[in-house]
Amino acid sequence: MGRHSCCYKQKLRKGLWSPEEDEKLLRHITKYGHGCWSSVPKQAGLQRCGKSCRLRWINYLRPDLKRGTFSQEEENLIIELHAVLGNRWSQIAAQLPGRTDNEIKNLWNSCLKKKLRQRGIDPVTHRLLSEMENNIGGQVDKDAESKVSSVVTNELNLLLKADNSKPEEAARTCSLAASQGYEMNMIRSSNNNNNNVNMLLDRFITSAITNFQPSGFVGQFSHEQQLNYGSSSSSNTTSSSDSSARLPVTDSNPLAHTAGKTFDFTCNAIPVSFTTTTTTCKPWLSFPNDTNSSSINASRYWEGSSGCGSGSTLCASATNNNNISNSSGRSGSMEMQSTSSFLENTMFAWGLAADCTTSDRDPPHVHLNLMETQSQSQPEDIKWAQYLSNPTTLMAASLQSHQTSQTLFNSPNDVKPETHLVIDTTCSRSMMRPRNKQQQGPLQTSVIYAKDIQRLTTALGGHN
DNA sequence: AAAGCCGCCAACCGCACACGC
DNA sequence: AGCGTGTGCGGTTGGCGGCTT
Repeated sequence: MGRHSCCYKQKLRKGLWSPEEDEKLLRHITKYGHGCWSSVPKQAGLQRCGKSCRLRWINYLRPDLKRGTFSQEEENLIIELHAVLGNRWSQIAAQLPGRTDNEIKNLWNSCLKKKLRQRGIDPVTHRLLSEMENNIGGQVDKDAESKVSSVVTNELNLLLKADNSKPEEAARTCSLAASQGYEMNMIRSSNNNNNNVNMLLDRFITSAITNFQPSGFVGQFSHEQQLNYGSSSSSNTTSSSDSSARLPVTDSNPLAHTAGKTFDFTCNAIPVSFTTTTTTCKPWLSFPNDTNSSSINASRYWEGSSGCGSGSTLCASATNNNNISNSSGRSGSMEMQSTSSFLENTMFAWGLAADCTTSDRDPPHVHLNLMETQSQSQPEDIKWAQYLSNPTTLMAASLQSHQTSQTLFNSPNDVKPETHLVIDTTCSRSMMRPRNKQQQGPLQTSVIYAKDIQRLTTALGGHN
C-alpha cells in the first residue's frame, strides 16, 4: 500500500517541516519513543501522517545523525560500496554512521555519478565506459576455459584478502574485483552479523554463476535459471543460523566446462585445492596433511531437494560417520565427501556431493543447506574458515550439477521464505533481476535489489 | 537588476513485504 | 486465504538558493 491510511484524512500538512513541528516531534519521541508511527502525529499534536513523521525523524531529527558535507573518505566509501551493493542505499548507509540512505542517495544522484562519469567510469556497472562499449553485444571471452581458472583463483584470493573487521577494506576488495570485470551482487545478512564476509561470499557466488561462462554461452539457456536464497523451512535442523542457497542445475550450467579443473588458493594460510571432476560429479575440498578424514565431530546438516513442489524435499543429514538419513521417500541419493580435520576444527562444514535422479516432470535442483553450529563462540579466524570454505562448496554444488541432463527448474514451493533472483541470459552479459520487477537496462550488470536483501535478512534473522 | 537555469536536497510517492485478524 | 494495516525502501518530485546571462 503506497499511502498510509491517515494520509487520506483531510487537513494533513505536507511539505517542509516548520521548527515548531520539529520541536513537537522531537519532544514526543524523546519522551515516549515512536512506537507505532501512525499514532505519533496524534499523540505529538501534529497535522502530519505517521509516515511523514517517521521520515522526518530518520532523516533529520535523529540525534545520532552526522551533519555537514561528506568527507572524501565517505565519498570514496560510498562509491566502493555502490560498486558492491548497487542502489541499496540503506545497506550503504549502514556502513556510514550518522548518514541516512536518503542523504547518500541524493549525494550519489547529484554528485558522485557525475564524478564517476568524468573519470570515465560507468556509475551503474563501475566499469570503464570504454571497456563496456567493447563488450556491447559481444561474447564474454574467447578463451573462457583458461580464464576460468585464474578468475576463480583470483576471486577466492580476493575473498581472503578482505579484512572482515574493516568494511572499507571489504568494500575496496569488492570494488577491485568489480573493476576487474567480476560480477557481484548479493549481500547476505545473517545472525552473526558478519556482513562483509557474507557480502563477499554472495558476490562470489553470483560471480561464479554469471562470469564463468564458456564462449558461446550466451543464448544457450532455454529455460529460466534461478538462484535462490532463503532460509529453509525444514524442521529437522537444529541450527541457530540456517541459510541456504540453491544453485541452478542444468546441462548448460555455466560452470560445467570447469569440470576437471583444480583451483588453488589459501585459507587462513592453509593451502586449499579445489578440484572438480566430470566422472563422479562430486566436488570436494582437499587439504594437505589431511590426517583425520574419518572423524568429523561437528554436527552437520545436509539437504538436497528434488524441487518438485508441494514441499517434497529430499533431506539428508550426516553425523560423524557421514551416514545419510533420507528424510523423504523420494528417489534420489546424496553422498558426502567432506574429508578434513580442518573443517572439523572449524565446527563448520561445507561440502556437497549430490546425485538426484529425477524424471522430466520432476526436475531437481541442488539445495545446499549451510549450517552454522556454534557461531556465537567462534574465534574470528575460525569464522573466516567457515565462510571461506563456503563459496568453494557453493560453487562445487553448481559444478556437480552439470551432469544432470534434464531441464531443470526450482520449485517455488519447497523452500520458503525465499528470495528469487533470475539470471537473465537474454542480455549480452548475465545480469540479475528480481521477479515481477521491471527489467533494467541491458548494460546494468551489477543490479542489486534491496527487497531481496530485506527478505533475506528477514529470512535469516539478520539485524540490519 | 532581473530573468532564467541548474543543482541540491527534503519530502513525497508507490511498491513490496510482514504481520495480525 | 484474504484483507487491512504498518513499516521500510528506492525512485521521483518540487522548492529553494546560487549562479549565469
